[in-house]
Amino acid sequence: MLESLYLNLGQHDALSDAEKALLAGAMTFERHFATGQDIVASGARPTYSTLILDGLAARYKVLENGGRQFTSLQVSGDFVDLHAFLLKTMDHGIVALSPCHVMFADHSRLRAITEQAPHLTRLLWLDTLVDGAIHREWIVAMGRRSKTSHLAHLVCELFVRLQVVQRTSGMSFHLPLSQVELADVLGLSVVHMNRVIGALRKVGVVNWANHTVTILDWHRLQEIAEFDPTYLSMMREPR
Amino acid sequence: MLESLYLNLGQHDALSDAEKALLAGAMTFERHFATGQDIVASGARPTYSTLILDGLAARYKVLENGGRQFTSLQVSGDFVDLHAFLLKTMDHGIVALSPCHVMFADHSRLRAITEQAPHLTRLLWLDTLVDGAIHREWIVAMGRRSKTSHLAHLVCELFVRLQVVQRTSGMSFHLPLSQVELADVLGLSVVHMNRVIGALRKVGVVNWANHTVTILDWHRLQEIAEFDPTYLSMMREPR
DNA sequence: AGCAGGCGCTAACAAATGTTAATGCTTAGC
DNA sequence: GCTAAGCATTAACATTTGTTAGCGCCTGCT
Repeated sequence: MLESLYLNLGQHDALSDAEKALLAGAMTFERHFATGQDIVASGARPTYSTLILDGLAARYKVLENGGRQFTSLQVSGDFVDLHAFLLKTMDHGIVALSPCHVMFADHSRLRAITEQAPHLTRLLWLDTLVDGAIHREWIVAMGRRSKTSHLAHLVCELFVRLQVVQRTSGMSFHLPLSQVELADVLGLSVVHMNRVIGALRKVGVVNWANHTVTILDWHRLQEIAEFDPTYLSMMREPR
Repeated sequence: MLESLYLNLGQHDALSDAEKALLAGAMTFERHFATGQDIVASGARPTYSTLILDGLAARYKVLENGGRQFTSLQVSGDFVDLHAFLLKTMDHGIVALSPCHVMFADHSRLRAITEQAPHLTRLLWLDTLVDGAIHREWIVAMGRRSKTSHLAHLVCELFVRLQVVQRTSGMSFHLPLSQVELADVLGLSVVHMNRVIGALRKVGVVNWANHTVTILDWHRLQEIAEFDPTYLSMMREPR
């Protein structure tokens, strides 16, 4: 049941059976969330962290003028709020962008891991560091890439991340995001978002229909995006 | 000598003398960097993490078209690359934006801390989590705030962070950033950066001259920025 | 003293992006 | 079967942001 988590953490360094058992032991109950439901509310002080077994979720903030900005996308195998284990107070909300099957890891048991399992602790820490690396890449994309390049970069990133947890099929993956939601990822108006998707389609590197993205020319897509997966730390090495 | 680090880490939770000693014990030699010098190069695999004792530095990435984007600003008391302890490979560079006095913490000794000092480990982890929280706030600012609001938010954030490590004087602080550099923070052209600074000045909430920012109306500045310091986790509580 | 370069600033114009509105398609609910 | 709502798409127009160029003020260098 925790396969996607093991794949996610295990991509960076070997994960022993004992460590897998510790992770499993930290889990409490599971739950389903419907599309659009809040998984964690902004301002909350959860006593557990939420792992996505299957589904797509996003962190977001809403401004006074009603504008919404997603700050990350979380896929199967991701903890959506592992940071809340130490940050304590959620400064943003987390919403399900597809039906989500999740499981909750108790903070007291995560704390026990930090007391007794240093290597596993480092791997969990690393998981949040990769989060940060992704944030930085998004900042670069928002600040200095063309919008087409930004979108291309997002497609590259999602494809690679989904591949790690075996949620791709060939060069395709399911991306259940409306253009409104996508606009809240890139920080654009819906109208312009539509233009940008059109532009990427026109180049012919992706096929994008029915919430399914198919990469037709990975090499050129990567080129447009200037995508370098280093920041995802997918090298398996001692940590 | 490590006062700023103690102030930084200690703002989130009590830091014992034993923990301070462990931190001090992790330090090796110190060094000075001149303005504009690279402190860490992109692609490097450092065996130590760099602490800023005094000065201002920034993480950045450069794109093929020459565009540069800063992804964070690091002040006194910040580790600029604590994440490299586990990420191993730097996916970005770090540059000194002012003369920087730094000290290096050996990764092997940081690792020893994770093996023997769980609470201190959590505080170091937390430090990188706050980094991530700041990244998220930047993403929101870049995507959904007006440029004036973005700049106002940056001023609020820097003021609060500098206050923690006692680098403010009254409502003023030193900000040795040229408009070119500031533009690379907000993701703007220099010309537009100049317009935005002008706009903020015109509102009369800040005085900005000679690399010194003075906040004239904190309340209104905070309003323009919609600044809510929750994300900085400045509450001292058990972690 | 004289010069080159970095910096802050402005103007004029070009390009990117947002806003408002409208169309047709699909789907959920009645 | 009908209707309302959400979604993708486009057009026309407004606003924001970028580009290129130039000016004046410094500072460091010779």
